[in-house]
Amino acid sequence: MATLSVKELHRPMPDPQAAPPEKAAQGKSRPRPRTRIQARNRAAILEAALDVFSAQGFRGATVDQIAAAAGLSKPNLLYYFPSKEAIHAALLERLLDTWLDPLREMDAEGDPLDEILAYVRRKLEMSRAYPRESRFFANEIVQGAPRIHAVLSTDLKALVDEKAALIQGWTEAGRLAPVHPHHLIFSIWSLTQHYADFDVQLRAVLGEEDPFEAAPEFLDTLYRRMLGPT
Amino acid sequence: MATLSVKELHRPMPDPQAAPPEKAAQGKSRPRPRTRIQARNRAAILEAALDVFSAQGFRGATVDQIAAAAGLSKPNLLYYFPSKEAIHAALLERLLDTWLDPLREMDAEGDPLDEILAYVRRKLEMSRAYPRESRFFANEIVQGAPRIHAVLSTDLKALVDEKAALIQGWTEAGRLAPVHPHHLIFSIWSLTQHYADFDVQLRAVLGEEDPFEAAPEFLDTLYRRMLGPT
DNA sequence: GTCTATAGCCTGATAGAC
DNA sequence: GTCTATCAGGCTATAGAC
Repeated sequence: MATLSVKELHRPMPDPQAAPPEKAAQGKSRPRPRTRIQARNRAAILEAALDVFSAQGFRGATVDQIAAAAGLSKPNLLYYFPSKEAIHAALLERLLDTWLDPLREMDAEGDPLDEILAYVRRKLEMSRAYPRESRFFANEIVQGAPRIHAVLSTDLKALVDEKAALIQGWTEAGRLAPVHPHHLIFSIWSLTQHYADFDVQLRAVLGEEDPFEAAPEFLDTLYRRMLGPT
Repeated sequence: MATLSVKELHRPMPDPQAAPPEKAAQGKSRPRPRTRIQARNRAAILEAALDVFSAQGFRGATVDQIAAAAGLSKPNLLYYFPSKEAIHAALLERLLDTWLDPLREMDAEGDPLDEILAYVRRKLEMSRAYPRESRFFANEIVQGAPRIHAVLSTDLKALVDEKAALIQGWTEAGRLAPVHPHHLIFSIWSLTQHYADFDVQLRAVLGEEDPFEAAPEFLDTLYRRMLGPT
């Protein structure tokens, strides 16, 4: 396989709402673009906004930067989205589902250790392939999550509580070494997202070596030793 | 012991340069305040700047916010520091040494597992007592470390390489389970700083429970299982 | 040392021609 | 749908009185 370009490696995540364009106009709360040009420009704006928000944070980003990166004038961008807030909200909504999918896929029917190791692998792959998305959320949360706190304490909490109960059941059945289930999930977020969010620091320390080279085996070993049979 | 107030819990870290006020004027590259008022105002500015930079990032922070938090007018603040950049640089210089001290204290003469567990405890305690400092660095690095990249690839790299070699020696002597030494250090940064940087998310998910309640035992267990004798 | 006033630029958002 | 022109407010930094 040929080496992927940086552009391809950092492709945007698939848009879960992009699939059925015909049914778009029917009863959706969010209006969908009606023309090819609108669809292309909206996509270009969100792609550019991901670049800028992930690199600068909400406050640090400017509408001008996003417009320039999208190849549009500032007023033209504001024809598609009414405000900077609206761009951020649309991007957040588009990314959130995909961002939480790796955890949703954890399967109660699978082997406990395998399920957790697979979750770790999926999350690390997200950090490698979608580092901008990781930094988009990191910027928001480090600065107090003013725009997404409601989602965290409802949807995210519900999902994590469900999966923590699953893990708790596994440990009580003696199928995993005993562990605080919520903190186990936090540790997976932390360890995997660190490779995206602090990438520049890891590369500064490692020099030539790519942080993602040794990361999969390191994390696999860590969780095997922590959770597996002695 | 009486409950500490939030103010006391989030006290600023000790200033490593504050100790000998008499020798300040002699040949230092950075001029030190000469009067009590100057010392107090400079300290108040740096304290306020830590509040604002850690919550908003460099671009998101404004000189007005810092001045208001320090109880000064904006021009008066700019009498003490020539620019917003200068405030950030002074704060960075003041925090960096203390921030890296926990790693420096890792002792080649101690018991390997004890030394690593003690490092984890010190780092977690830093996240608990100095979350603003953690978020100050997190903001900077997530956004590409434009103002501290040089320090990372020189001073930080040298320190980490030294300690990684120490860990490598321990594993080769059979005193630790084999592990990639650099990634082990990265994992400690990641897991401990996560409790400061993503605090709002952890609290949103946990509800009433304080994230720092179960964290010490969780991390202790994790590293014992990962590195200790089977 | 500290203030008020303000210069001069940047930023989000709008008006209106085409 | 897209543009140029522009407004109103926010921003860093400075001038100059006291």
